Amino acid sequence: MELSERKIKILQAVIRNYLETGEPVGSRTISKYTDLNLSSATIRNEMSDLEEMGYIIQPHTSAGRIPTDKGYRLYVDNMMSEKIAELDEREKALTEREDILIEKVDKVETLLKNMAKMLATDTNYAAMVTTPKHKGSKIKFIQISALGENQLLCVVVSEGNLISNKIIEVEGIDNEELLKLNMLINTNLAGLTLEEINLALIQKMAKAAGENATLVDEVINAVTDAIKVNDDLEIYTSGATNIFKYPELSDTERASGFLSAFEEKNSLANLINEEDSDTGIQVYIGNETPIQNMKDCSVVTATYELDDGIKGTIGVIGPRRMDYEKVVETLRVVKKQLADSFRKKDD
Amino acid sequence: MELSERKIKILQAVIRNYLETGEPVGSRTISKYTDLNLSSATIRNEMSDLEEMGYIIQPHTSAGRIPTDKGYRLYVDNMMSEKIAELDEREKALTEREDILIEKVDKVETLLKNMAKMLATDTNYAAMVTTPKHKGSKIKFIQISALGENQLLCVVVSEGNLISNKIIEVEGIDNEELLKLNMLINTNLAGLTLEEINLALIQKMAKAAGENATLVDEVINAVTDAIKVNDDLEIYTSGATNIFKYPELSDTERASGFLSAFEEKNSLANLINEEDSDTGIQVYIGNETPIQNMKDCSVVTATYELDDGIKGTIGVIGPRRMDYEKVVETLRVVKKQLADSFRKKDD
DNA sequence: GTTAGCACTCAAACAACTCGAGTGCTAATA
DNA sequence: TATTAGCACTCGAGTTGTTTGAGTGCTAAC
Repeated sequence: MELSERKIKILQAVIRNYLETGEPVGSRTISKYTDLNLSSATIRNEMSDLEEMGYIIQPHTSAGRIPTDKGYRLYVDNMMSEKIAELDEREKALTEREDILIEKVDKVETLLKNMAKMLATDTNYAAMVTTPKHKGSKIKFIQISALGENQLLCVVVSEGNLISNKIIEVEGIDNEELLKLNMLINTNLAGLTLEEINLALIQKMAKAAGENATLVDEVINAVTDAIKVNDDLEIYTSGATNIFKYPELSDTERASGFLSAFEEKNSLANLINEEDSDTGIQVYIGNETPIQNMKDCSVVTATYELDDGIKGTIGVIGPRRMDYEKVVETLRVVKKQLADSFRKKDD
Repeated sequence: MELSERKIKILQAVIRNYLETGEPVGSRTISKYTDLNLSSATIRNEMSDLEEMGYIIQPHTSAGRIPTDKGYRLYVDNMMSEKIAELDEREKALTEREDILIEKVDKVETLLKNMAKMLATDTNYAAMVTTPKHKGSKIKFIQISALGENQLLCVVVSEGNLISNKIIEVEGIDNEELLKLNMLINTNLAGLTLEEINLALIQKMAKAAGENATLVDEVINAVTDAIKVNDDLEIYTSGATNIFKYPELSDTERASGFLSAFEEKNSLANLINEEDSDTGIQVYIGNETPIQNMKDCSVVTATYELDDGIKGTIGVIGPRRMDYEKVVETLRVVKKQLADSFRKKDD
């Protein structure tokens, strides 16, 4: 069977209506809702066809129709973007709010947390934001300083100005040694990635350090440890309880499952998908989602990218009948802003 | 009316039984449950009395009794600690597990997160852990280093070895100046609390810095900013979804309310109570809890204290019919362990 | 091809009924 | 006087039956 122009319009109407109400949509509603000027009977025939083609389904015999995953997919892929004007305005408003957000915050962690929160309040769905992941990020600068008698503070700054630190215990060290150590460490390690610190290099440095060889060893360990922390993927979430705004997700079992998955950050990591579409935005509908407990949800993720291949993910998770247009647009904006804001910090 | 020995035993039996089952407890059950060797009829009379006194209540006419807040309160205050032997063992097991936990982790944040998670899995309730709050914590050491052309990295270590850092933009500075600056900053600020950095001191330092006065200003700002971050109270939570294990909290409305409150860390801050009982453990039962949305829950909090008056809070939130004994004991252990683990880090 | 009309279906809401756990009271008992 | 057996009574929970109305599919007319 062919998907006629008219069928498309009807499908669109069914979906739009269902997105709003969450109730199965009947033929009479469509007959009034659209400008097709068709009677409910005609609509019924068309809907019957659409059901046969797998785009909509009846929850039970005497009910209206609701979209299937296939229906949503068609909608998302082909029928969405129309209200451009409205979105432009939205984008402006969002951008402004975020600018404020970013100005006020100088800790990456706080920035991302706020971003997640804003995303959640803005969309009324659950939101997640991951830290930008530095794949093989380079060491920029290392500073070792004495901290009391037997402790050294080791600060590592890596590309993107991510700072990490570690305290190591040592047996007394005087200032001159410290200076040498700093020099040695910096000249040898700056510019390298974690992977490039190999045994040969470590031995070379130990040799150069002479009697302080063991110390160098410890410091190198501290440095790699410290940098590893930055490689840790953190996921910030917000708005989990928004799901209670959608009755179809609010029953105890579903809610419990969803919230468990959402609390367990590990499972959220499954949503991170590097092979992106050209727009960098991915939409998973219902059963397409990689997380078992979210089969009744839809997930939209976007990858934000800093200059140098450093990537992070932002995502919104809501009911199948999520306002895809709004979510996609919001993510597009946030994605851009996030990238910009990091670039700003790097200057 | 007098609370006879027998009434106490019956009340205790009612509570114990209710804690386990969550179902109203009938007279016949008690008659078998206890070693009082009384018929259900007698128990009925006693229970009727207990109800009149306000310790238990009937949800409806033909149901068994459940404890009131007053009943729980009596139980918690006077009738609890009995199974000491068992707990000793528990303590050992817990302690071991935590030791492992602590060894493997060197980032405070991760430690606390893990702690919360453990607390939650262990008790099957929701758990929270706050960062230790450094009231007027002293600056221990400041290190300023050049980071590229126009940036300075400013690392502040404060008491308890909490490290914070900030990057500041400057107009070129050479090494010698930097050395002087470090000296100046350290001699003047080390040992002070945030409050002690006043205008007079700043002016004095600016004067000493001569042409670098504005720079000193900026650095001081960075230092205070950096230290403020540590003063921020972070609250880590875990196990929110455990509430779905208790049917009386699982209906949509209650769950939604609870989870919202739990997600909103601000509201959890209300649970932090500095005026502690002698044990440092606080029990809030039902309506006693300071958080509106948790009226159907009970909350047990404990304050852990590091050597120097630095305090944090850990807490467990569950249904009214929570296993108070177990929770109090667990908190007692974790409290101790947490304090120890920080002390270890400080050496 | 479209539409009006009508019989049919089925979930949701409501009412009626049953069942049983548990009570309170009374009268008998130790 | 305290305890207990016995019994009538209460009421929530679960079950069944009924009603209602939204919505369908089909047919015949336009």
